[in-house]
Amino acid sequence: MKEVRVRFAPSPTGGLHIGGIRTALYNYLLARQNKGTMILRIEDTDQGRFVPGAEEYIIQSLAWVGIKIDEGQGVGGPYAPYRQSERKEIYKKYAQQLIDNGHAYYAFDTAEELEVMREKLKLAGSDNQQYGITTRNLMRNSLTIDKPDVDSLLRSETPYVIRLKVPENEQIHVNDLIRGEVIVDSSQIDDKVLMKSDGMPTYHLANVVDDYLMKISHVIRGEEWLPSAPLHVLLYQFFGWQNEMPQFAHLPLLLKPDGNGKLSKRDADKMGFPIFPLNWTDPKSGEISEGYKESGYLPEALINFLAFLGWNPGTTQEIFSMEQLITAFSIDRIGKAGARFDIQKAQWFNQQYLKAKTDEELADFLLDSLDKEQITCTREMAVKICNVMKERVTFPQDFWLQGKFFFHAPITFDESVISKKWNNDAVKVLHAFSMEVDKATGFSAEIAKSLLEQVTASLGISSGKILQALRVTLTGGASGPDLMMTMEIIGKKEVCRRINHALATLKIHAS
RNA sequence: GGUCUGUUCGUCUAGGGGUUAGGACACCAGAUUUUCAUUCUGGUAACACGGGUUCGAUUCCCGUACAGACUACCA
Repeated sequence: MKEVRVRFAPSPTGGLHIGGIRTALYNYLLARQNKGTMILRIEDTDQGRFVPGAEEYIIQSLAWVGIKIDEGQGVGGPYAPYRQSERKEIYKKYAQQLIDNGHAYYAFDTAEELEVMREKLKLAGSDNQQYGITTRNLMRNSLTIDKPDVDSLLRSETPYVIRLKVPENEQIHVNDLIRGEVIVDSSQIDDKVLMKSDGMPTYHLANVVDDYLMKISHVIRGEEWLPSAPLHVLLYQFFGWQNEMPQFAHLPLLLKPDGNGKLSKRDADKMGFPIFPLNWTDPKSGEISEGYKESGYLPEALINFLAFLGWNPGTTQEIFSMEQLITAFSIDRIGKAGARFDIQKAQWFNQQYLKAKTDEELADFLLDSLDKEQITCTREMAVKICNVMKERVTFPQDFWLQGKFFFHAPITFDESVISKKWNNDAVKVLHAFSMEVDKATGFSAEIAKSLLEQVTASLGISSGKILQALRVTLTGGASGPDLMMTMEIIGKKEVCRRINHALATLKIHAS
């Protein structure tokens, strides 16, 4: 089998969509599994849509999720340059080759003329308003204009494009690794523009030429490319490269969580989940989109989640590291149908990966959050907090968000707990408990527990009845990690202070 | 409209001519827990429809419906 060389070829038109990450991932998995090469090529042939910063963003995003580029933009390689805008001359040469052997032609039609042609066809009730077999003879191109006139038009710098001359009555077979054989009649393919009037190639030409020159073995891309795959096959034939043609695999699409259609940034915004891997600021509008990273997703969790959207190992194993994915991956097990995007599953993966980390590792997250809040905390305490909280967090920032009470006395108290549990018994117990804690020589979860038992026993009140009240005085909330450990972490003095403060300010609601 | 692609629990999916159609997420219930969470146990829930082929079809074939993609001098 020939060397596996795959490419991820995004267009730098904005933030890198999460679906793009999945495409990159499948390419990467195939490359690694076969000791092949992962190539990053930037498809920036549309100068009108170029967005500054997008290319760097793509590179950083791939790096963050752990997809390493072996060759291409940012790392270099034997087939440089890897930015298509810098390969203009190459495409020009190949386009000329197509012209020379009659597979392409010059077209001088203006945008208005094209519009008129389409309108006419529409009015005539035609299904097919393409610039192609049936219409090319009616248009202004080198097929209808005499050669001397064409030459003078070219010399006079009249804007022109180069179009592919699609053959008549041909069945074009595309062999897709995921979908099998797809057959399309050439009448369905239009005379696609290969070279634009600004001298840049279109995707179709650039993609085929580059894949050939870069010796790409597999083209793994989204299903939205399936309709133009026959056109690409045609190009390989016209260039005489059919033996070097890569294998195609058109991936099922990532769909909106509700309803139908391709997952878009709009849906993500609406449902409140990220669409981009990292924070992305639109340079035009200044709009900031929060990324997966900044939202608290771990790259390994995101990758695991994405890998399972459209592929599965055929076993019941759910958790896969990148290494395991590389081993288990196979194109045969990629599904055909689009996959709805379910952020809940992503959260579950995140939780799994977070829980698998050591307290030490988790402490880094907490310390990080605290740093931003300008709160100092010893590493030892951070480790302890993470230990008691790790079973209840989904995101790294939850340690801080759900554990603020470790650092600040509560400002408000949960109303429902107060109204239900803040009664005479609770006040009695808490008052006595606070005094006992104050008197105690040492303090720990153990000590707190036995002191509380003593107090409740001597007052004849069951501890279950007042624990909620105790929690609310300490944390302000109705739920949280183990109360005794919480007290140990908060410390003796602060425990007394918070209880006494609550005792002094809260009115008895219940009896 | 045309072309292409697709359709198994709410979601991701396994499976495949004869199965109690399996797993995971989510949801619900029970157990554990000082609360919540975790964990454990259990539960609800699916082969789009209609024809064929066949002893038998969810599985194969053909239609229909529905959905999506594409239909640019965008990728």
